Amino acid sequence: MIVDDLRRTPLLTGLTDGQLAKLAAIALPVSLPAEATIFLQGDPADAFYLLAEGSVKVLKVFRDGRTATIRHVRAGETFGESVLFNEFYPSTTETMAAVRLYRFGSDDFRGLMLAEPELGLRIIATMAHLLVVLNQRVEELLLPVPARLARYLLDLCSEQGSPTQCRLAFAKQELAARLGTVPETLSRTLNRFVRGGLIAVDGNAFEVLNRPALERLAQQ
Amino acid sequence: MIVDDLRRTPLLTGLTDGQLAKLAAIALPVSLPAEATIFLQGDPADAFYLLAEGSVKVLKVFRDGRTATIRHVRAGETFGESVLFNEFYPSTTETMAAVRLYRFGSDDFRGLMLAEPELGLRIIATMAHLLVVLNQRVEELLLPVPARLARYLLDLCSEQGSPTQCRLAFAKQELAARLGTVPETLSRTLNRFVRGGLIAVDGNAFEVLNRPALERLAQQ
DNA sequence: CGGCTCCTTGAGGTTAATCAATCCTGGTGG
DNA sequence: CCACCAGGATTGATTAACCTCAAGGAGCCG
Repeated sequence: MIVDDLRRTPLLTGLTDGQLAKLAAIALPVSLPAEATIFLQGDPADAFYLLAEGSVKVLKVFRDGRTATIRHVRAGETFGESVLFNEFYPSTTETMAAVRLYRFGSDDFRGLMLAEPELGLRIIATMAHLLVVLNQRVEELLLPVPARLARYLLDLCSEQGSPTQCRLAFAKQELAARLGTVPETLSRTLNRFVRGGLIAVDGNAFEVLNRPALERLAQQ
Repeated sequence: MIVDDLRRTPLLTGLTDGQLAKLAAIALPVSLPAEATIFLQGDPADAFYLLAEGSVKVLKVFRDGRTATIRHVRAGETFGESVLFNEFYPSTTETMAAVRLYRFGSDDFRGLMLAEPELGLRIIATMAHLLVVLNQRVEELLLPVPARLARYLLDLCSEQGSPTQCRLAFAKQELAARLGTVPETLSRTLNRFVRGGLIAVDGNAFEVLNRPALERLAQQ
């Protein structure tokens, strides 16, 4: 049921049944397998998406084939919002696992926003949050790799509700791409953290052993 | 006259006199000298700003005092929009010259948006554009310095309406900060461009001599 | 003519990417 | 059960990019 998926979306909580129904009316359900491309950077843009299930990554692909992940999108989040007023997608988006998502045509959505101003506020809230996230990404990229890694680990822990434990949901090479580095450097940096007694690593599970030191490192 | 300033803002063109009047009613005019801090990263946020005259820069300040410019804001643009739904400013903002600006309280503005959905669309358009800009910044920071510089120069030219000529409106060290590097590296890179016959430099004026090569470089 | 500030140049060091093996580990088929 | 394989992960050696520190210029304004 579309409305149920919408109701579960943090961004949309508190909307009335009527509002959700109107949204559902313009939502086009889509299912995709893992490793599929949803859109490419530069594609003409006429829709944004709400991820109902699965996970996708937003990334830049460079001339030489190198890629850098800008952000990971999890169930309940939206992506491609910027196209509400842009002609082209600013980055490529691919599925990481099989996904279910809803596609919202820009024109439909803009029309709905005029009728339901509350919806506009929700989108603005989402975009405001995204602006903060991108701001952080810019800041991060100006820091050395160890600082980026430290930040990521601390964020991951707090996101998973534990002060000291966290688990990576994907391969380390994905993390390297997300940090704007390469697997070799990530491996070495993790190693240094372990030898320094900052963390313990077991496969994709991490434990923070010296939080203050890690936080200091995260500052640069 | 406040309404006149608003009317001159690209973001707001096409709004009715009534809508502009309502906006003007919640706009607080502020004047500041050069080199003034408007807000600091982490400050509690309850307003965003429209720059009517002058120029300001949005930047990150690191622990050790190093700074990196995220973007320059010119007359007619807004900044701090993300606080419409955020508690804190994500970055510091300083004036580069004497400025006139308008401050919009978040609460006032949100109220107005519900009454005038059209306004919400305008803000969304602004934020969508900002998202694209930040996206570009992230992409840029993943490229080497020469590529960043090439991009900047090409953008500057097209922005100033000439295919080959442009002029920097501020000191080269500002440009270095904007490129996420240091003056020494900028100086050397410019030098290399000149020696390679890519551009000619005369003080703060630049001329593109070999556009194709510069464009190739901009790709990385 | 100082004394600014900005810009440039040089030398040296650090960070991180690249290239090339090697090592696991989980899955597969014999 | 075990040999084998493929992908990911690690390690080492090398190279390139860029920052830092330090020392000159060059222009500008009192």
